[in-house]
Amino acid sequence: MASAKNPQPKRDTYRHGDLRNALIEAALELARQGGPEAVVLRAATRQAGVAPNAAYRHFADRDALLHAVSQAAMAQVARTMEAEQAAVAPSDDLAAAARARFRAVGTGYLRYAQEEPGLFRTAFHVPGDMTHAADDTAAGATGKTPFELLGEALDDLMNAGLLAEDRRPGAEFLAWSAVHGLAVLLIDGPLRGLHPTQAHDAGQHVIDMIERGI
Amino acid sequence: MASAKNPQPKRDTYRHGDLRNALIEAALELARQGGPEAVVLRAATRQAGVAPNAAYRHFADRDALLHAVSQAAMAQVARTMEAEQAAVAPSDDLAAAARARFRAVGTGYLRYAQEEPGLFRTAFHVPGDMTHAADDTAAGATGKTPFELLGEALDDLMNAGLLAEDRRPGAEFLAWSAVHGLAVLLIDGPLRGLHPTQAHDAGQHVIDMIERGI
DNA sequence: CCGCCCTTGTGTACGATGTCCACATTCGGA
DNA sequence: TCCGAATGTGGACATCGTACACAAGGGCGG
Repeated sequence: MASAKNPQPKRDTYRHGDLRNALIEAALELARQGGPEAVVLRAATRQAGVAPNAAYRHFADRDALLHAVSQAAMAQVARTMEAEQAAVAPSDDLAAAARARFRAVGTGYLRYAQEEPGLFRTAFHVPGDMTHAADDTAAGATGKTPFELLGEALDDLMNAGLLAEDRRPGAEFLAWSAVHGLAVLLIDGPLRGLHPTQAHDAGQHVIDMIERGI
Repeated sequence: MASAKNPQPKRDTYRHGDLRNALIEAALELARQGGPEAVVLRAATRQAGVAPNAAYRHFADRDALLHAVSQAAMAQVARTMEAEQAAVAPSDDLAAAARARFRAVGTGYLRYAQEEPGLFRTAFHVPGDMTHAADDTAAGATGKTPFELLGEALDDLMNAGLLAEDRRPGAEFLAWSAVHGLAVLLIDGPLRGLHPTQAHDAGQHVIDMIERGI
């Protein structure tokens, strides 16, 4: 098998066949270890065993590649959230279930931030624009973006009577603010290097605050 | 006077006299428009009317310069917070005063984020490490860092009976998470470009949530 | 007052990066 | 079969961070 750290040995065919994906894959790995600034065009082409300029047949420029990586990372965030939700023990209590699903959204988000800090930072790094968080390619397995997952969880919360209707509008921004802020603190803020257990506790505290204050 | 956009005309003296500060000043301006990635060594030296390598007599490398800029920006955050606190109408009601001062911390923080997004992003961009938020050079006029200002506001809140003692520990991270998260949303998240008035409202909503949920 | 030396700036150079342009190779359809 | 469009290659350029050797000049001991 082709090593993951050496430049792809070589290619017998002139055409690569799947260069675009290969570049995204390579860039994804660069981002995993090193964040967005580590996504370097020439490094990605090197890894794909291709000349630097070949990249321009598939991406307008470095930013276009970075954006593709960002979307892929965002989709991973969504999948982590979905996985966290899928792991909640089923319950007959509708309200309790809605609440658990809501908390899972935040917990999954924070889990991803800690497990893949480089990719997490890449997901939310869009120079100049980042509305794309709600974009097509940013969706997870269920086809929903992180934002949509959060919105649904809030809707459920409201329908379960755990969130007053007049508090629902804009609630995603309150919740997102708090959780994302903690993620930043944990990744490269003063809370960096916290023991995973403590980090998890901190996350639950923040989610507690949200539930109380939303 | 020397123009602010042209490279410093020239220098008659061989020595610059205050190069270190001149570089920080120039870099600060670069960061103001363009954020941390816009802080480019050669550009700063150009502006100071000096050869690129001269910078290395005052900074170990680009990161050292960036760090200095970051600290300066952090100090500006502190000053903005202090200004916001100074602007609260004096009151006999101790509790109300403590509450107003607490809110001013968040409001000032958010105000700076919106007024100087480039510098704000630079302040909280420390590649690899950012504990420095609590550092010496990051202090404002009163000699306190943003973190210290927040901590004091929380102490006051507790002393005024507005925050249960058992909730005090770690409360700065809850508040900081929420406010910083919103700042990010406002700067380059989905809330970017929000009308200043609406942005202010959003800020007040987040602070409301914090007060309720903390 | 003079000469020395440490500090501060200069010049040149190197490797790396993003990107442009002209050219080569190949695939797929007319 | 042949030809154009798609895909890769090669070479070149500007810019950046930074290393190394050298120059200028200010301050201190004599």
